[in-house]
Amino acid sequence: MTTPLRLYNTLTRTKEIFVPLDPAAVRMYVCGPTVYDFAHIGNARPVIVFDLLYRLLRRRFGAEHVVYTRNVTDVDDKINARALRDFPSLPLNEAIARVTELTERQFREDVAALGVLKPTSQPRATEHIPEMAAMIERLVARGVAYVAEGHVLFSPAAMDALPGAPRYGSLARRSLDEMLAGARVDVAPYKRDPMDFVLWKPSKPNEPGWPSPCGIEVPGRPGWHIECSAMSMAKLLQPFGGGLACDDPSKNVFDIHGGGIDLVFPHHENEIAQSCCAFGGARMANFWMHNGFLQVEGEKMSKSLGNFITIHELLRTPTFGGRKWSGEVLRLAMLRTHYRQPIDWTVSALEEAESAIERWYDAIGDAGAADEVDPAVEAALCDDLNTPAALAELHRLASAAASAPEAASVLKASANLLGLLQQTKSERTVAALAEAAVDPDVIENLIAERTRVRAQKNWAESDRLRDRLAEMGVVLKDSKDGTTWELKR
RNA sequence: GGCCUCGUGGCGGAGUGGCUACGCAGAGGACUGCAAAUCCUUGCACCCCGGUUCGAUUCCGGGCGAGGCCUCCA
Repeated sequence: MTTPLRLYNTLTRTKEIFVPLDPAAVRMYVCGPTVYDFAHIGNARPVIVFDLLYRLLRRRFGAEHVVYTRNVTDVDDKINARALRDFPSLPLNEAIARVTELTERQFREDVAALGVLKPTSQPRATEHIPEMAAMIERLVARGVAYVAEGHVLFSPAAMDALPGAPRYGSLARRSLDEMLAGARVDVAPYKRDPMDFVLWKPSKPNEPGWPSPCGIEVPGRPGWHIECSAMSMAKLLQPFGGGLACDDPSKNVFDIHGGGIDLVFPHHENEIAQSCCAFGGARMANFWMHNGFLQVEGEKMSKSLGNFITIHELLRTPTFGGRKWSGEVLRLAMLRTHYRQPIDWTVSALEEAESAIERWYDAIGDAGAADEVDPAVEAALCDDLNTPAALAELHRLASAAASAPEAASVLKASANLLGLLQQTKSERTVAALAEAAVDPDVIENLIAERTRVRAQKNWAESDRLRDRLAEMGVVLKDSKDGTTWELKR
């Protein structure tokens, strides 16, 4: 039998064997970007990590049996601020539309370059306001939320009195008392309790606004947390017989919810509170998975430190390490570290990743992918996505490929499961030549000339030609069988 | 202050109660006009102190150190 898939569940803080609720529809939700600025490299981590999990789930349950939703948050204070800054002459709503459209398109381009598959659905928050309003109405009806000064607030204290609901704080493993003790939350006057959080708030006159729930007269907009509860319901519950209309709490659960570890509290805790209280369930998702934090050269990434790196600039501009990097190198650099560990984003890590990629392309040449992936690679990934162990296996396969040609095909198939080595060596070379705008005939002619003068033992001229090729980014490899070349940026 | 992670060789980074992780860098060798690339060989480790055990890097307790969250954040 195949290895069981084991995943670390933040709910239980243990690795558990993953059994889907419905093998014909394995459902995963991951918190996507808030579209107000270029995505940074830290944003790329969950995107890559859960893309890998998506690929693994598709392999194990069948591509058509996995439903993956990654949302886009397009209503948020930061977006409004950005719109005012970037498009001051436009009406605010138009400016906001410009910001979210541009940023979302950029995000999609960036992550596509990282070899990330398109999720099954990518809902935008603004497309699901009615579901949010309906959930909020329900929460008020059930006595865990209340209206105050045009706001609707959720009350964790009331939730704890609701039969069947999980205890608030069970994901983050902290009690209400503990949270109050160290509370630094600012206490708005309309809150009954400092821990209460916003489900809905009134919009300022020129801000985007939607008809408010609960009889509130003025237009408003949703709080951040309710967006994910509503979008996951719309995409992962309602189409499968769950959601607001369903009285069977067992239908109102999906399989996996993912995101960055910094979202555990309060975002995911609050999502659980909202969804479970609205639907009467004990769980929102069976598995909660969180990727570790990313640092840059040993320091927390922040705009003030000046080490804020966007995916876009890594791919397109020679800033980090003074050069551009391929999406595939970025992806491998991300997967070198287990997803739950902190990762330090460094130039030397990218250089190491690049040399591995090149060695592997040399190993696979133009071989096609084998039908089956290496069992050790799959076993490593099935052990809570142990990518470092999987990559060690790819290194072994690459060594084996020198003497056993079939290993090249297995290497390719195995790397493909990680979203790597999707091209052939030839395709990659052609692409590199096009990117560098170098004519291969010119290279071949120079090499032929060098071979000629070498035969005459004219080393000075030979070395001059080699240097000239090096300036074009062409690295020569002399061997008994002649000279071959490769393009290095 | 509260909660939660983590501490492995020069660096990155898995894992395990007793058996080589792996990669990069280093050293030696092969190959080469010289290099580069490649191949072969190879040195280097488990924060500190107790405890459990025949045996702990691995389990338990304490200490020290690093990071994250508690406020927008992947």
